[in-house]
Amino acid sequence: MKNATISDIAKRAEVSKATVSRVLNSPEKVEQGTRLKIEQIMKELSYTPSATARNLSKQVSSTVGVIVPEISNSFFGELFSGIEEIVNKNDLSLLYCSNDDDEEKDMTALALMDTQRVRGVLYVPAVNYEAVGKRKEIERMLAALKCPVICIDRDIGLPFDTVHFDDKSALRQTVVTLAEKGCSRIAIINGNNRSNVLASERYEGYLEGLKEAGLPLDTSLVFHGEYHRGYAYETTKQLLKRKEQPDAVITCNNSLGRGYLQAVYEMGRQNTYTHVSLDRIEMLDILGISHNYIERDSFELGRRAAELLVGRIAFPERETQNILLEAPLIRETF
Amino acid sequence: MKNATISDIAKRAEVSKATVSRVLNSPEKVEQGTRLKIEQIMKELSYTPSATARNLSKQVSSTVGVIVPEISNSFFGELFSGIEEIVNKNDLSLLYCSNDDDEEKDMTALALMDTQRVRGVLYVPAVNYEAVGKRKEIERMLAALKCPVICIDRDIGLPFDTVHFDDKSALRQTVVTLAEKGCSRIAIINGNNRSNVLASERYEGYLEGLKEAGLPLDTSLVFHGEYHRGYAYETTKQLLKRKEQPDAVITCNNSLGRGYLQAVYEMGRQNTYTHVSLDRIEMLDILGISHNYIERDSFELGRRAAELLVGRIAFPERETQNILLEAPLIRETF
DNA sequence: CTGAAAGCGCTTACAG
DNA sequence: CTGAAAGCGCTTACAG
Repeated sequence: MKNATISDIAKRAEVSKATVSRVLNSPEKVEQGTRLKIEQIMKELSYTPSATARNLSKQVSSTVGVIVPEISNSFFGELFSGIEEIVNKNDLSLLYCSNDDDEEKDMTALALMDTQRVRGVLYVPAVNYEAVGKRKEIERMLAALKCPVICIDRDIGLPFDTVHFDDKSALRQTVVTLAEKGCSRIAIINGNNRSNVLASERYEGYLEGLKEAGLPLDTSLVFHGEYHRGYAYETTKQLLKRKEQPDAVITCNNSLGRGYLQAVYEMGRQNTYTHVSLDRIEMLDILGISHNYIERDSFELGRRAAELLVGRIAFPERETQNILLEAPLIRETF
Repeated sequence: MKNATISDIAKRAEVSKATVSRVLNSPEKVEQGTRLKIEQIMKELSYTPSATARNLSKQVSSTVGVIVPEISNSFFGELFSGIEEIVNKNDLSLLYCSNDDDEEKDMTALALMDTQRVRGVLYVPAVNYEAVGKRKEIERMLAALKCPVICIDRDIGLPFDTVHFDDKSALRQTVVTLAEKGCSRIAIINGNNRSNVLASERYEGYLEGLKEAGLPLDTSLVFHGEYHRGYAYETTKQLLKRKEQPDAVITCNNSLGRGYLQAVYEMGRQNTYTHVSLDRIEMLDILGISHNYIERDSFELGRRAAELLVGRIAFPERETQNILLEAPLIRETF
């Protein structure tokens, strides 16, 4: 059995389709008697208007696209939840697409958003761009999109509204605070600072912190690899064997933090260094293990991004907004 | 600037809209020369067909709806990832909606799916149904949906294809194994077995296990509360003070597992009971803390559900499938 | 307050 | 292989 249409209702109610449409869109313009009658019939036939038809006719969509690297990572899961909260409040729905931090999939995702004619897109760009050619292609696709785009979490220099955390300040602040508390050899385990914007931002903050604290840069304490657990695990194990020991270690994302912990616990060396992780690690709290972390509210990141989009939809001509969210350092062990 | 339409292309190429449409849908029916010319023009105008218009015209949608309780819970995040994998392979896109395990939101979500005319829905029903009236209403809405529905993770007795884990067997197996290894006083911390299907399934498994092992039911070891961390935390703290101690504790979801751990670690009593949690707790592995758990592959759950939907779309008349996934007990400490 | 008509961007028998 | 025309389910000026 097929869905009832506006024509079915019109026929049954002995009115025109226009009138039925009006009770949907501007009921105050319809005489009460006919309105009631039409509503009654709608109920009987359990009529619901087709969003597809409405969108085509009105030439706007009621859905918003979201592109994130991977939803099974809790950081993005929470980001997504924050987005949903605001999007639902504004009677929009959510089309989801992941990009796996891969530029090819990013392009596929963008193509989908285009063909779906979404109202706007909330976009966490893939950041493992090695090939500049693809990046250019992505920029072209973004420009071709006829809807507002909000760029989230990673600043890849696009001319859109943006929201991200101020990781650079957070890293700087962390280094300065560690130094104040007596650390002088501060190691950093980070992603690839050449191909990954996030990693280079964080590294810059680290450098600024050293300078501010009057500490020299010791490149033997700087580790740029992949944002994977295994990289931090191996690095930390090496570090533990060194002659010249650091006194503090900063891990620059949640996978690296886990790898670090895995290594120090495995070696029974959990109290060797002062450790600061980027993002809280909830399970440590649960186990009653104190730790230090840079706190980033990913729900809030999502909410702010979605609000930015809603604002942009309402005021297409307003100036580009760039929101920087604070990421405070939480100290529990030093 | 607006998107180019099929008419724009047709005009420029001096052919009819039908021909342009053909190069999109059945290019082999178009003479090579005209096809090439049209494709060229499409590129020049960076034309992409509107999914909205196409869906309306073809009377089918290319998007699939997903309703899950909350994406920020990693269990559902992983489930969702599994779904996405299959859905993308089949050239479908994903409309996301959460229900917060709340029946009101469940209805909102279903209404959205209806109005969006999705191709099918992957549905994890909210399970905190106190009011039977609402449940009936939800069943009515599901029946009214003109598309296939796959019911995931919770068997609420709906006449659809289903996939879930065999928690009942897993619990039975767990109790039997614990008994074999010498435990005789096995506590269970569970959700509300009256209002929550999952909780009652798990409790049944527990009861079966006791029977099979020849152990008596001691109701002072049975805890039915909320699936929240705080409930397990409080319960465990009480338990630790008791005179008559259990020798094993089973926690029936990941929040409860965390609450249990929080309590035993806080009291420094982490080795008091043999603990089995439902679902692996990754952080424990990382910290090198052995634990026992019932393993459920939530990615696989998502994949299977999506495959079921794809199959149902292809063969609408095939018999209802009910898939039960195994959830093996992994023992590390006993 | 209501209806006839055109239009949104596509697809698809039908005829040639 | 191609085009004219009708149709998908709505909305919206326009006229009354």
